[in-house]
Amino acid sequence: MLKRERHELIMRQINLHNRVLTTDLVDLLQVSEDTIRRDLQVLCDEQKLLKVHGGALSRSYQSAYDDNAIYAREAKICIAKKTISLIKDGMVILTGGGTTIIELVKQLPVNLKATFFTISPFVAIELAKYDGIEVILIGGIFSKNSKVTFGGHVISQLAGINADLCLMGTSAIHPESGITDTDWEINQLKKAMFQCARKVAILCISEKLNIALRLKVTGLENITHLITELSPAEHCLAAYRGKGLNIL
Amino acid sequence: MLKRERHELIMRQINLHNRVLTTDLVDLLQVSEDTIRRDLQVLCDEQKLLKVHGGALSRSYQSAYDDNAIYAREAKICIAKKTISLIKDGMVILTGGGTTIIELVKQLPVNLKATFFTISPFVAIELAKYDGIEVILIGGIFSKNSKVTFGGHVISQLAGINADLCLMGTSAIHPESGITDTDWEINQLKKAMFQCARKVAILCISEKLNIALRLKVTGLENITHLITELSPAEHCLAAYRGKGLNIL
DNA sequence: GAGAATCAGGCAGAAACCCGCATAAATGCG
DNA sequence: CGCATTTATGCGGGTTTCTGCCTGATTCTC
Repeated sequence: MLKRERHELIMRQINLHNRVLTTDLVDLLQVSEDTIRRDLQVLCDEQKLLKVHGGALSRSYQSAYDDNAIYAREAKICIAKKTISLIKDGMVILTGGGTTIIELVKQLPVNLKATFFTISPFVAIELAKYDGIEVILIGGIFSKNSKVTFGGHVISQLAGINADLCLMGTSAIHPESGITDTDWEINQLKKAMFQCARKVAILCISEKLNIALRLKVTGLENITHLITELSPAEHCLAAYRGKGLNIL
Repeated sequence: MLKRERHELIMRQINLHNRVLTTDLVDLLQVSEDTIRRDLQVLCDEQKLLKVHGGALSRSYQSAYDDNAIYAREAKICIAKKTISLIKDGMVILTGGGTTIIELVKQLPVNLKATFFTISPFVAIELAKYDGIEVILIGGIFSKNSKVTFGGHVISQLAGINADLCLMGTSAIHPESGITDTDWEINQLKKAMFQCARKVAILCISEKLNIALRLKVTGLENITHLITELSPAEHCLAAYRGKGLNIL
């Protein structure tokens, strides 16, 4: 078996189960433990997974419990500052949830006059601190995992919204696979949100680049802007620019 | 199971319930008590949680819990405990916002199975920590003053709800004037909420008794229960009992 | 203050890890 | 094709990490 082939299979296991044991891989791929360990080492160096004692974990899985530790806060503030250049007085803006969006809200200019629709109570609370911003919270079933409202009622309300800009975090983006996720309900929700706005900007820290998860939300053709903490000239963003996205 | 995986699961439990017992984790993760204790130790060293005798606490809870800032907190907890006697498994409950309601939510039994509709994002977030509770956040314009959603859209959604119990704080109650308030929009909102439930309980610390404000929300005939921190036998509650309210 | 629960530290076996080395496979070049 | 070079793999042995058990100390509860 080719080394490259093994790597593919390992990544498939990771994306499928979010985790994998070294010993299981030994069994599955019929090579020595050392080989597996070396494979995991290079995949870890390539930021494809997270090596831990006994095996490896999915990189995006890890982000699940960042919410109070404010993971990669510096990067998120950097993203926020870039995003602000897209926001003008008078705009109607639709946002998702997540720590990246929260950081953005905290960085908004104090005098901004705008209307924000959001599915995240946290974002709504943060937005409410600005006098000039009108906040509309879209109601529905409240997801314990994602901390946003979701379900049919949310989607039908979204259908009536016509925003200038949609701002969304994501757990994975890939040049070919586009935006992907692991939760079907949230998936449906994001699809609906992308339909509501003329411009759609994805806010995403660099470690979530070039990752594909199981469920496809949308291809890159429906995204207009990609905002990361990296310089737009950065090599690893070239593939996205090639797809017609504006890179900030 | 990988060590890192265990840490993730422990943090999830913490974020969900704000606290966790060592013995519960032993049961959940199927490892020895020593292992759990060591895990808690490293997570504590990493500032991810707060280790205490017998288990661990959420760090953010701790900071959110310095709320001696919450006025008359003792009284509100007392009110919460009385209110719980009204709540049974399977109920559909509609709540308003305010610190009294938040305290109530924090005191709910962990195994409660119920459906909550609420207009307060803060209440929704707090409710979401209970596995057995389905939370529906009613969407609309988000009021910067009252920190609840309001407006025509909220009221029209309320019209479709038929709850067993409506729990509401209030800023004033009076034997003759009933429930009164100062804000016209919130006024309209509360009127609509009172229409949605078979039973309506007012949660109210004693110092708000016997006060009338400018705008009338409803007379006492639409209220079924009054819950204060005082003993039901207390003299100053007699006038309300005379109006047919159940006093707890 | 007694008894139970919880905790901290040390110990040992097992598992996982890392490193160097030798062999095998692949690659490049004349 | 033959041979040198590079790369990949497996193995052995020493090291580290993890986990459960044990013991004595501490804390909690009644």
